[in-house]
Amino acid sequence: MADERTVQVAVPVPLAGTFTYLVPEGMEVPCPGCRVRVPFGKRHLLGFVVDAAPETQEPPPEGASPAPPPKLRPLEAVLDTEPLLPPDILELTRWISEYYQLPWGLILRCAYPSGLDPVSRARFVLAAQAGEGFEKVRAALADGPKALSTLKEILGPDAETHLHKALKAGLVAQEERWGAVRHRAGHDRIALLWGQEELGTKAADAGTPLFLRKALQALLAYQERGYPTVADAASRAKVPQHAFQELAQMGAVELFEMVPAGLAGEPSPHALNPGQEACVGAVSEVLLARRHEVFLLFGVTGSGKTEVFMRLMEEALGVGGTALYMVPEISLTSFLARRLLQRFGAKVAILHSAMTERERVRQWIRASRGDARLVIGPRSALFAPLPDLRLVVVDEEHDGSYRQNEPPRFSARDMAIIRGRVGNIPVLMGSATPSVESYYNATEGGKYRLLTLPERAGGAAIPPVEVVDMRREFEETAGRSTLSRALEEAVGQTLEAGRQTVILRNRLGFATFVLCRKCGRAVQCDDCSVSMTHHRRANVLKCHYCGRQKPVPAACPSCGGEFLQFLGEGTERVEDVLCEKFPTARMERMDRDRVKRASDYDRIWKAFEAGEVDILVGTQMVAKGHDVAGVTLVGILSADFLLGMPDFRSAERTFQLVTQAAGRAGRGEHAGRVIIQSFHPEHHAVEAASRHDFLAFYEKDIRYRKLVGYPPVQALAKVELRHPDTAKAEAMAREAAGILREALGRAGRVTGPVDAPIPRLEGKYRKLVVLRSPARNALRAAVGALLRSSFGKRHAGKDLDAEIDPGSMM
DNA sequence: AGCACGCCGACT
DNA sequence: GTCGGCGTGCTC
Repeated sequence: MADERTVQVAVPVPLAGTFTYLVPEGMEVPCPGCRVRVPFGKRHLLGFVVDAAPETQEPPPEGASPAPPPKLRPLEAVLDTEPLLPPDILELTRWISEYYQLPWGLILRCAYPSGLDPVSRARFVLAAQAGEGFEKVRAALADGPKALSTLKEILGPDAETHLHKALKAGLVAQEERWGAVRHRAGHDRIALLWGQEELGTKAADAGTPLFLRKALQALLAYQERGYPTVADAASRAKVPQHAFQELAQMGAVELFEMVPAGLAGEPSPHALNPGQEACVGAVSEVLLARRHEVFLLFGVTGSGKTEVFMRLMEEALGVGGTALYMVPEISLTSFLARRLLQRFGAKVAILHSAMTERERVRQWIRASRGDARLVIGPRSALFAPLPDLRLVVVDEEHDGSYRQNEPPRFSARDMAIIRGRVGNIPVLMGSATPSVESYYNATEGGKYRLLTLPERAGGAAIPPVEVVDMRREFEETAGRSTLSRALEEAVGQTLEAGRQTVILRNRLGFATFVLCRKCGRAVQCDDCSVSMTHHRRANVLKCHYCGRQKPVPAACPSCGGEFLQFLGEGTERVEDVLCEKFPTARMERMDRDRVKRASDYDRIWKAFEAGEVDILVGTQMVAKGHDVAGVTLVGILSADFLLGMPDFRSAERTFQLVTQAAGRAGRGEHAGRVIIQSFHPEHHAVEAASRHDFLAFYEKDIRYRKLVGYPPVQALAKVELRHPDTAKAEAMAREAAGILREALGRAGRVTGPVDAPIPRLEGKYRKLVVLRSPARNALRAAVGALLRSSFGKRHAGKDLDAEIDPGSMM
């Protein structure tokens, strides 16, 4: 069809379709998967050569004269001689872009580490001597061309504005240059090759230079704490970083960026139980036959799912292929990471949450070259460029973190299935609390095959769960409601027995608001229709949606009333109550305020594991965390805070959270106990969770979803319109709804516009239009029509946001 | 999304 | 009289 000397290019702009470019004379035609630099309007963009346009392009309008062919512009440069992305990743990204009606070029940008892209090193030069003004700019450039960053130092924060004007006036010109990203050193990690004894001897030996002794002592202090970075260890030992290079030369340590190359794997340790055997067998058959099929492995915590995954991954590697293991999140020091390293050795690449860009690039290259045959990682691992992929595993399939919450929004769990389909390989998802969607698809939906692991392999007993009815508690104790009597007593007993307690509380359910006693209004964020929460330590009000902070006002901003009251339980207040009751207990808090970096997270768990903390109070983080043997009590304050949310998945989330948290108790040799505080103890999510009964929960929930027409029975799409003026937002939403109604026709239903549950965010009013249909294709087509309409083109990417399969209706 | 063009109000 | 607000349109 097209000329030999043209290519299709996907560019990272919020526009559907691809763009055609000319390949200039003398330039070799780049293959699909190669990056190219292209002129785009007044800009220069990095795009990908793709083989064909996606099917989202508009069919030529009937009757109307066909649009004249656009004037083609030439490519500026080709960045790759070999395709950066292999065909299957290209195909996967094309699927994603079609599935969610998102521009291909934006998805491609998520598919590889940005550290691989060249970085602009443009410099500014004096182009003309004549002219008036811009004295500072002239002076700064008098002695030669300078980079933007240098000029910012000289000219201050206004540098960009000044330069822009000078550029327009023709006084200065820009010298385009591109270079590789530079990476900082010091991020290498240290693995100990010597034993403790040898290290100790050498560290004490007076013949060892002092700075090396200090370095060795610092390493001894780390013990088994994973692999410290050179920078970290050096600052701790107060020695220069090269000390560790010397130690490496002595053979005491190995420095590596990710996985020590010398690490050998170990074969599977023990025999599988019959249940595991059956699961492995079923998937293995499909794997060897090179077929695509989706499996859902349903098994309670401790039933041995991980072992099933590892056996199958070994099998994929055994036939010369590679495997992808997706997890919600992973830290390098986690139990799972250690287990995988031990089993697979240097064949594994772990894309963990605390990676530097340099490590990311390196692991990506290791995977693409086939040096790493197994990639384990979170959402972004979906695009790992593994050659001859034979198996995809999605662990904790129900976990919300598989969803990318900022645009381009997609579910990495769902797209993992697409990756399996593209590669014609099995996809194995696993969970102890499957999502209602997946369980439906694995049963009456008929899309997946259900595998079940019934027993808890280790034999540990499932802890009994007690539910405290907080309404009665409130009545009987006259309003004293943070900590129920039953939970307080249990904490006391646990402390006395020398065991540990985990308390789960939620920020949303336990926030402190500042309330005016005159008009009854809570102090709200100026930009969002959300009450600000009071952080007592810092004595400021914070908006948890946009991050705005302001001091506690002296008077009510709405009515001027001077009597302000602090209401709510407060995150920090939970701790105060516990401190008051148990003054000798050692307490630690784990939430977003305390955990800024991955190392904070590791540090707190380490202390908890070491028994240095008696009571750990925290958010979801503690529910998902490690298993700590000393924990015998788990308390959940307000288990059902989610149930108040206007979202069809809130029951599911409640069930998952409670079940997960309950699973933290009694993982050691001592029996555990779980206490749930609830205002709705009769709700099926709370009730079923207290009995560890997923099936009971599922039956109720699927019945409700069928009744109301929610996923998985019907597909949903959510279209959001935003504008600072509420009437404008409403008008835009009406127009969008009209276009959607016409496009969807009788294939489904369009509701709205309605106000979003949080009607104003970051200064903009939000209106929602919701589409539902038994056929997701119909929704896609309707959303596509909206985006291609002149209305859609005007607003897409700015104040219009369309989401197929939304994660929540908020 | 960026970027430019074009058309109306309130300032030097 | 200009500066600058944002509505509209375009990007191979």
